Amino acid sequence: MVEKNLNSTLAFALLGLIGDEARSGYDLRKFFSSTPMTSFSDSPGAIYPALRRLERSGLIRGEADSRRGSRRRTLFRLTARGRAEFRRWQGQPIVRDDVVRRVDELMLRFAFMDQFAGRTSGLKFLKAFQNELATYIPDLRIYLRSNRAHMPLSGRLALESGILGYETLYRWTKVAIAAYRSKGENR
Amino acid sequence: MVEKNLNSTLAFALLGLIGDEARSGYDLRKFFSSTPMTSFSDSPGAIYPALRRLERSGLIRGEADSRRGSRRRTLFRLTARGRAEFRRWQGQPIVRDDVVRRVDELMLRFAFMDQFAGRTSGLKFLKAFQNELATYIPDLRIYLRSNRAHMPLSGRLALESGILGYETLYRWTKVAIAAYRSKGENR
DNA sequence: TAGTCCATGTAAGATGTTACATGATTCA
DNA sequence: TGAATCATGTAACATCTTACATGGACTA
Repeated sequence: MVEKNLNSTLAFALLGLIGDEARSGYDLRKFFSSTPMTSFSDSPGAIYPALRRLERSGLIRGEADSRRGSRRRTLFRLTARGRAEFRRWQGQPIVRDDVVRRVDELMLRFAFMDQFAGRTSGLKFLKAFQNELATYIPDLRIYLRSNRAHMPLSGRLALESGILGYETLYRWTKVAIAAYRSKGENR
Repeated sequence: MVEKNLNSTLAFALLGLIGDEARSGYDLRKFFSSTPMTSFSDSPGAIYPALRRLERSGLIRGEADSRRGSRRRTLFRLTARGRAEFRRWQGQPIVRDDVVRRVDELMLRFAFMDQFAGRTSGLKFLKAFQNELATYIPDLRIYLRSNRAHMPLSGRLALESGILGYETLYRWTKVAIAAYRSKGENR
């Protein structure tokens, strides 16, 4: 059995990146601070303990880097269990609560689709995502319609911004599904 | 001096809602679970301790509700210091890091603009927000352009989704600024 | 050789999650 | 009177933030 629940989004971001190629804690920090994956913290107090936990759970394994001179550094690689656990997380069903409170996590799951799962999984994910958006957006619209009269302007605008964001996501799923389909054809 | 840092977004969400009208912990939980402000947790283990901390800091004050029969419940109201602290938080400058990692918090700040600050503050906020978006979006586009070749399709699509989201926000600031302007004229 | 970057870590503190618990009140 | 809902709480646990610390290696 897999030891614990392994909640944290950061942990999965680390697993995904390590799955792409072997990386050290420092590499991961640099990645978070220098690419658009900046939404994750590059603080050592978050990353090094997280790597420890992943190693203790047997999802990654670290070994001293022997290349070059060189400075002491530990390169981490995914274990078979780590890869399986990542896939399990990626393949979970998409529920309303994911769309409402964890869009970032959904995007992270999708971002590593090609490396860990196949084109079919990617398509399945996008369709499920689109489906949840299609049931959530009307609920937001209904709430707006029945409350807009007694909402302050700023509150109403903030809500509208949220709705626009979800509608943009919805349109994105259509584009993404089309991209996956044409990718498949080109093979 | 204000005792502590008072980081948590949840704490400010509570302050904002209590500022609108006196509410109990249960009211707040219901609000989070039944409106689009669902991004906040409605769990008692988060809300009741947070209310305690706010009361201990002197930002809210609770008193037993005497209306009706009735069940014991504590109604919280903002204190003058609570209102001032909320305004301080709302009025902080908007920096790149807010746009990159704390859009939700920015939206929360804006959502309560009308109740806590004036139309001028709202406009100022929107312009600063727009400005930060205008400098961030090109950076994302540059990153995409120079990395798209060696990115997997899913990763590239995830990044594009992020960019689309920020572009939607940018267009929203224009709409919101226009709405504020016409609101001012109508007065 | 002095400063900067590489590379990893720890400690204190705050916050949030999950799960459990408790009683009172309303309603069927 | 039994079930559902109101209303508040606590305990254990994990995680993250902030700040500090260390030492080796490169470079000017």
